[in-house]
Amino acid sequence: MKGKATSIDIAHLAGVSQATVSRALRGSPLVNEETRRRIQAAVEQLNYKVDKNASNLRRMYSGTLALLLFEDPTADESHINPFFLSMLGSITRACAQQGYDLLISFQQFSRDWHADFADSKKADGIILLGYGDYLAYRDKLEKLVAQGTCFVRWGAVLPDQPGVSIGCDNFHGGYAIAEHLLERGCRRIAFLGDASSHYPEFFERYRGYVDALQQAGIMVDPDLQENAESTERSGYEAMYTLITRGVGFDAVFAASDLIAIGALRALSVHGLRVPQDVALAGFDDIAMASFVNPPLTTVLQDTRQAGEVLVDSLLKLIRAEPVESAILPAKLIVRRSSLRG
Amino acid sequence: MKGKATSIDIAHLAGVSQATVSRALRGSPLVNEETRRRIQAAVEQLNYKVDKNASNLRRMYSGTLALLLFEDPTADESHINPFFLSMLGSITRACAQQGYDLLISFQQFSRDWHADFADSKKADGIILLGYGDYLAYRDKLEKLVAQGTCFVRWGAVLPDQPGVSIGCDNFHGGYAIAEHLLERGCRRIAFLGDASSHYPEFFERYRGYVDALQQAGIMVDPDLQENAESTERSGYEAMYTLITRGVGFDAVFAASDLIAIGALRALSVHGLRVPQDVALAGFDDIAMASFVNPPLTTVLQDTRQAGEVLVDSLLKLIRAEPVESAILPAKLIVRRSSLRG
DNA sequence: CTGAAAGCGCTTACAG
DNA sequence: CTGAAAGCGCTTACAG
Repeated sequence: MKGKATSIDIAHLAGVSQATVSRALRGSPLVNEETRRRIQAAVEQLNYKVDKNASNLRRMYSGTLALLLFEDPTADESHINPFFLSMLGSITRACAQQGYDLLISFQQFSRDWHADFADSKKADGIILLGYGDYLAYRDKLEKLVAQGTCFVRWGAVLPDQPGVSIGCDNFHGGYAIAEHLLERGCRRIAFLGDASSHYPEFFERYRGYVDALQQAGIMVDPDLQENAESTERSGYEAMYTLITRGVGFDAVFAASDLIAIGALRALSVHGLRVPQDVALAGFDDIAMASFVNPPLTTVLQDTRQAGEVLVDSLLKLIRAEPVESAILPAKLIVRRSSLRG
Repeated sequence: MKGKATSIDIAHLAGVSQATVSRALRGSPLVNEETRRRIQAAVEQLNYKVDKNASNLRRMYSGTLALLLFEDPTADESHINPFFLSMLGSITRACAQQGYDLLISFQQFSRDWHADFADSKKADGIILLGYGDYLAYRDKLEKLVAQGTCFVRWGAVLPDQPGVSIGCDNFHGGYAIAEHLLERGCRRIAFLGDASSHYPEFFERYRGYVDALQQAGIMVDPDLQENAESTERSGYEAMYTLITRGVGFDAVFAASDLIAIGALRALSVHGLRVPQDVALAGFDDIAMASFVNPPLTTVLQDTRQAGEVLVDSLLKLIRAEPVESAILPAKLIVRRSSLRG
């Protein structure tokens, strides 16, 4: 008995054919209870496990999903956006619940990643997660669709997108933040984050913000918007730029918590107090948001629900069931950073 | 051309045998350059990818590592310890760099997880990560060793442990914290965290702390130690217990940052200021540590290096090369939470 | 440098 | 309910 046991070893030991072993192990009803018991005993005795490679090859199925996490190559290699880390955790759990394994891969946004996993049969489907230039991204999505690869992506849900997207309600999240800041008496609300179709999630948040201002009869001042990607450093720099520009503002809506945390540092460096001098809000509700000082008002994206919906949708796709893109609710979380006065 | 292309399709298209296609794709030197080019062209034309299941079955190798992350079932399901999340990120990167895929699985600590992945040939080796009762854990490690499964674990490095362990220098980390607090004039230093052989990582930190106190000629007061597991809630409760116990203390060394953050909240609830009334330090240097108020003095565990060493060691094990357990350096990070006076 | 052939360990019609 | 047999898509001695 050298090397791992195979189903043939089990067959010998249990005194049946190898085919019967396979049937018993796959739970076929066509197996006598007594036979099944003998096989089970042999399996335990030899500590046998079905070889997944052989099984998958034969069944043309892998029982595995792949998660591709992209990052902009500019991002600091050693720190992953905590929001995605949290998504990763919930996706892992959701997969485990459904009996699927999860293969994880980090991808440079620029690389030619489309569907390595699915094409090489290592995964039955792919979950796409990450920020990056959507317009560059779109091509790859179309290629995936053309290849018939099963995939779902986390991101903005817009009309005419290739494939299935799941995202949170960025528009209403942005709206809720702006509305809240307006209610607190803010009138000059800056927006920190890219606001173009290259970054549709941020753009939706921006559109919500614009909409709330307009509802309140307030002019949107383009000088109050400053591009930033979702890192603390970029948030710091954007805030710094805005401060030195010398435009007046009484509130800052950062398109992500990481940006907000960077902005908080820049404000503090310049002697501006939050929330007394400037109200501040972020987006995502990462764990850190409640620990910074002051605790950060933000919008909760429910990563647990998101993970479940992503996995469920992907499994439906794999089973060729109909699947729609879906927008998940966003929830305003008010903390001290926005409570002026 | 229905379904995915196979190597036979490529062979037809390139006018060679299937065996030659396989050789060309595996980079065998035994293939004519011109032939290789023709095959490459066919591969691209049909968007062919080697079927990993077939390839792995034949080669008896998977090109995949598995990461098992356990958690105590008591831990809040929706939040994973950020330290492990960070490790996960760095392990993923290290795997990618070595050309391996990473399969991830969360495990209840209590379950019978030993080596499912390796036994079913889905992974060539396993990385074990997580907290939990070491004494319960040990049995399973021994089983793994007995089965000949390749694995490395993150944790305390002690004599006579089954298998290969990689861990940070918990003893000297704990020593450094205590020494630092003593230098700041603290004399009554509480320790928050389990201090028994059930949790050897915490225990090593505790031993470092005890050693530093003894070096300084200070009695170790058992009333100043309170058990806690690595969660914010547990830290809060332990701190609360200690405060209501009414023993005097001028510093708190929490066995992890999460515990420290919980303790910080409890101290604040009781009107004790950090660092003016009580100096506070944690362990791990999770991202949050620098964002709490005041920023937390702690010990940095270099997760990037840890991930690399774990993956390198595991790959060596798989290649049957000699591997030793290793202790990685810990580094004191002084921030405001410990700076009294 | 290339091809024909065996075989990795399963699963599943097919025949009984 | 069970067995004999084909075959999933590769890789790799073996022979040339």
